[in-house]
Formats: sequence, C-alpha cells, structure tokens
Amino acid sequence: MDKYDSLLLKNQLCFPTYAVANKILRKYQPLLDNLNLTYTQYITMMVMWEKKTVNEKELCETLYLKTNTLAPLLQRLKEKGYISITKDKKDKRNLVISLTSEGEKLREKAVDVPPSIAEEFNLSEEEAMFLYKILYKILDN
Amino acid sequence: MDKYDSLLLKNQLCFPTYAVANKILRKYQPLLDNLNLTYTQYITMMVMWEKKTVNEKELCETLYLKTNTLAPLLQRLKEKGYISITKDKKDKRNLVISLTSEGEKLREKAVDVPPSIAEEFNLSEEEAMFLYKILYKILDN
DNA sequence: TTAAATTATATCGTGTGCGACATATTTAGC
DNA sequence: GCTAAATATGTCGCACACGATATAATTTAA
Repeated sequence: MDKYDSLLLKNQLCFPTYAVANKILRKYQPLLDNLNLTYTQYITMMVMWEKKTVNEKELCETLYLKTNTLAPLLQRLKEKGYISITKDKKDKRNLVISLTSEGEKLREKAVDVPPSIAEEFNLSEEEAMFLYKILYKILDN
Repeated sequence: MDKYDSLLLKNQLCFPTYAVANKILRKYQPLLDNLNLTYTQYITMMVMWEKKTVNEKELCETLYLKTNTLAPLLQRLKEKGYISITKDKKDKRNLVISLTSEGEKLREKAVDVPPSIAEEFNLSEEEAMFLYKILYKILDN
C-alpha cells in the first residue's frame, strides 16, 4: 500500500464516469446529426417534448446545467425553429420557452434514437436498474 | 405505455451519467485550482505520475480521448512546467511525454485531493464497487 | 416609499471534446 | 528503390460547461 495509490487512475471512480459520459456522447452524435441536434440540445428537447412550456430556471434545474450553458444553446434551438423564447408578462425576469410545431414534428424522428442506443449499452435489466439508482443517488445528495 | 415514453428524460440512462460526470467536474475544480490544473489535466497528470514517460498515443488510449483534445492540453501542461515534450528519435512521428521534477513535486500536493472527494460521493463500499465494475463494462465493450 | 437585497438571466474568457481535414513519417508491396 | 498505404500527430471550427461578473426586474424592509 503506497501513499500514492489513491492517485492511480485505476483507483478512481470519477474517471470511468467521465469516460463513459464522453463515450455516450460519441455514440449519440451520429444519430442526432439526422435531427440537427447536439446531445445537450437533444436532452433539452426531451424536456420540451414532455412539458411543452417551461422557463429557463426550471430547465437549468431539470438538466443540472447553468444559465451560461443554456442561454446560448436555447438561442440555437430558436434559430433552428424548434422553440420560441418570450418574456413572462407577469414577471419580466422570467423567460418562457415554448415548443413550436416544428419542434413537435421533430419528436417523430427522435423516437428512433433510444432503441438504437439501447443496443449499444448491452447491460442486463438488473445492471441498468442498479446503475440508474446509484447515479440518481449521487445527483441528489 | 405511450409511444413517446422512451423519449422521457427520466427513462434515460445516458442523462444521469452525463449529469453525474458534470457534477464530478464541478466538485473537483475548486480543489484542483490549488494545483493549477483542470480536471482533464489532472487525470493526465495521474498517468504521468504513474508512468513517468508515455507517448501521446498511449495517453489517448488510456484516457479514452482524441489527439485533438490532448495535443493542446499537453502544450498547456508543458507551459506550466509539469511535463516535457520531445520527439522519439527512432520514430519521429511519436511524441514522448515525460514528467518533470516540477510535475513530480505536484504529486505531493495532489495526494490531498482524493480523500476530499471521497467524502462527497457518500456511497457504500459495495455500491462503489458495483458502479466501478459496470462503468468499465460499458467502457470496454 | 425608497433603498437594499434577492432573483432570473446574460455576457465574458478559458478549456475541453469532437469530426473533418492536413501533414509528416514510416512501412509494405511490387 | 519507389510508390502507396498506414500511422501518429496537428490544426480548424463548432458547441458545450464552467466561474466570475454584470444587468435588469422584483421583493423586502427600514
């Protein structure tokens, strides 16, 4: 037991997490190219498809991202015509993000993405469940 | 069971993985600021502390990163004085990356990082083991 | 009731991380 | 020996993701 053992790459939990996250992005990108979305734009659209209308603050909390990441990203989604951005009349500090009909249409194309990815992961039901639980435990503590 | 269920954020495995990876980076950064390293530079230094000398290709494979990410990163580590970069005399295509004495010194300061992080994760031994195994299963398939 | 604190968002600069493409060097095939 | 393929690395442009800081709108409190 060396005093430097804790600094070995193979003894880290952070590193495989980081590497797997990168690997996932690489897997998704070719599929998402068909939708003209990046991965972060894709998970943003997931929220939009579900909620139809949200404000930026909700979006930040849901995606665990900061406004300085989302603000320019939302501009790009707007330019692509998938969302609209307006100000809340009651509280002009709030941005109201809404799904457009163009954005709604994209959903039809997107349904093909999750099954294509699932194949790649190659985990058992049990493993997937456990991984899911433990990741949310880390996120929420 | 809706046809769009597979597009719900809460049904994704990719999303919590991605979010946890981001969260880990945010946890590390304040600690790494004391070492004048970014997270990616830190894991690169982990390899250097262990191996002392590597070429860029090995580094790419070890870290699951591409040369277009590592090349400029290595330049920054060189500028900070933690590594040196030379060309292999036998095969001039190969870059030889070597730990400097300055880089070796940094290791002493870095030993404080892993214990500080471990507290944050708050997983049981068993959970950590399982997470570790499953992440490497994904990485290696 | 108005000045201070809080809240929601935007902007800036830095450093990844990637695909696409370019370059230099070595190896293989003939 | 000479050309073609393979290998290792570099460069470019784009899109995150962050901390730090700024700005505008609303709420609170003296």
